[in-house]
Amino acid sequence: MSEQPNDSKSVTGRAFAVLNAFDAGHRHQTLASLSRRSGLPLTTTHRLVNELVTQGALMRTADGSYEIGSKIWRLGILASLHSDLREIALPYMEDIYQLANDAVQIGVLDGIRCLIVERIAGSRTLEVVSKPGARLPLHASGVGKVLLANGSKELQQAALESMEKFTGSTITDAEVLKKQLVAIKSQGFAHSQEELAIGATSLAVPIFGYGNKVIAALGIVTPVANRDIERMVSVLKVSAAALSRKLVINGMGDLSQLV
Amino acid sequence: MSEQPNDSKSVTGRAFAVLNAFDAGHRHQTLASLSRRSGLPLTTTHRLVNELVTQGALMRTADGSYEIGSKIWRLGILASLHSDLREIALPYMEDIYQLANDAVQIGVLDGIRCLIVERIAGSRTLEVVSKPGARLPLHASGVGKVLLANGSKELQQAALESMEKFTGSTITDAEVLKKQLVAIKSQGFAHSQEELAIGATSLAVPIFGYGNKVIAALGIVTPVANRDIERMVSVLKVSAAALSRKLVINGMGDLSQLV
DNA sequence: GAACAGATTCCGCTCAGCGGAAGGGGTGGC
DNA sequence: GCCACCCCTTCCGCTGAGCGGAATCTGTTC
Repeated sequence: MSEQPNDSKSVTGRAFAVLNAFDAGHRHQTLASLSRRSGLPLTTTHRLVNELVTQGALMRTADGSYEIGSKIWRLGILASLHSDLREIALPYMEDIYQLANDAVQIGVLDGIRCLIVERIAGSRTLEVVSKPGARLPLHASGVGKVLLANGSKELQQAALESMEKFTGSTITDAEVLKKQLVAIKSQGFAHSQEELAIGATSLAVPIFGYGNKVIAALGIVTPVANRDIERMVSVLKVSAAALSRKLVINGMGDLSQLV
Repeated sequence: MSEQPNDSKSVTGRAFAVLNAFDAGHRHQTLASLSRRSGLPLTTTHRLVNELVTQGALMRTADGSYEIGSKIWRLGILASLHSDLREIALPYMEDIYQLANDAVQIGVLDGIRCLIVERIAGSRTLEVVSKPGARLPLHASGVGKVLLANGSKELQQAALESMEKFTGSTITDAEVLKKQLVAIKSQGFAHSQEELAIGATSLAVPIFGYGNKVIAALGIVTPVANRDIERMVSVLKVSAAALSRKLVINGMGDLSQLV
């Protein structure tokens, strides 16, 4: 889904083609790189970039390359994903962190990925790949599995067809995963052991919205060595129940259009 | 500074005029409202908004109004303010939160305001005004005072000329504030007692970058009733020292161009 | 010092963007 | 019921903002 090269004829389309050239792996880029990645002629890119800089959407760094400007950041935090979901979830995530001292994350479904909306971590937590904005694979992460297990038949179909292998433990056999998904749905939590990154275990539980529909997943990432999975699952479940209630009360029981 | 109505003739200028019509107090807007606030003709706004929606920059909600879309959010978290400063500061803020259980915030100078870059809060902390993206007045907040006390003569000049009154305790006498600023600079921390909001005390300390220049302020917001200010200041100072070092090591010793 | 890659300036062509006008749809007033 | 009001949407002919190839400049590499 999506990810077409954006052949839009409109100026805004081109401007966003330039902005879209930025991602987590390409936060700083030269003019030429932006031109290449956006597919726009160099001159056109040059003009657009200059305009975006005057608008504050881009910034030119000391070394002459460009990065996303603070204007975009300031606009971005007005998005519901951040301003509503994050603001409501953060206190609950904080409570979990107090007990676990492990990275805590919350994610929603985005295509066939799990979009990490927020994550908190202290100085003693594992170095985790999944910063906010990251899009984790559904089959290899705790939060992803929760969303997948509670997702539609079509979603499962699509996800099971593209199971990339990340570590030796990553599940790539569709049948094995299907069995797991059934268990996850009935037990109410998912467990992923070094399936995305070596040394990291992740646990996750569903967040419910209107009509008990699963709208998000709440999880922690802990060292593999971790002692009591049982206890952590309980903590997650309690927090998830409270958060689910709070979201519904605040009219956020349907996040599906947010992404 | 800034905040001119953006009379730009360019399409990108107009597009951003529309986006700029959004702020913390106007997160959901109708087409007509966007037209009014951006100063663009209704028809033009209509066309631009449609284009922005197809780009994912805006979203249309169920009730027909518009809000910032997740595309902008995803781009925004790539900005250095978030991705670099926040990512580095968060673990230290988390540590402080563990000890204090009060809202913890970090801010940088933005014009004659203190831009809150990140804030964490649990379910038991005070309801605080200052979410990320908020721009607090320099004279009435802990973090603001720290930045002001360590700021240039011109900054102090400008800030002292516009001291809005928020509560009965807000300092509006320039001479009184000047004395405080001197004390703040020598003692290394600022204290604001119900000067911005009733019931809230805020404490803040400076974060140092290259050449011991103050580049940010780290603070907590705690109930006025709070017992040991002394201890909290110590905790803040220790964390601030560690964070300062870490920022310099990571090449973030100069944040001045980030905003 | 030649070759290359990136950044910038210039400029004439043209089509995307413009916005007034007109019309549709919903709500409240009396 | 009818009018008044406000918001949204569609239509369409004019025009200048945007376009991008070519040329130039700058810095780096071999």
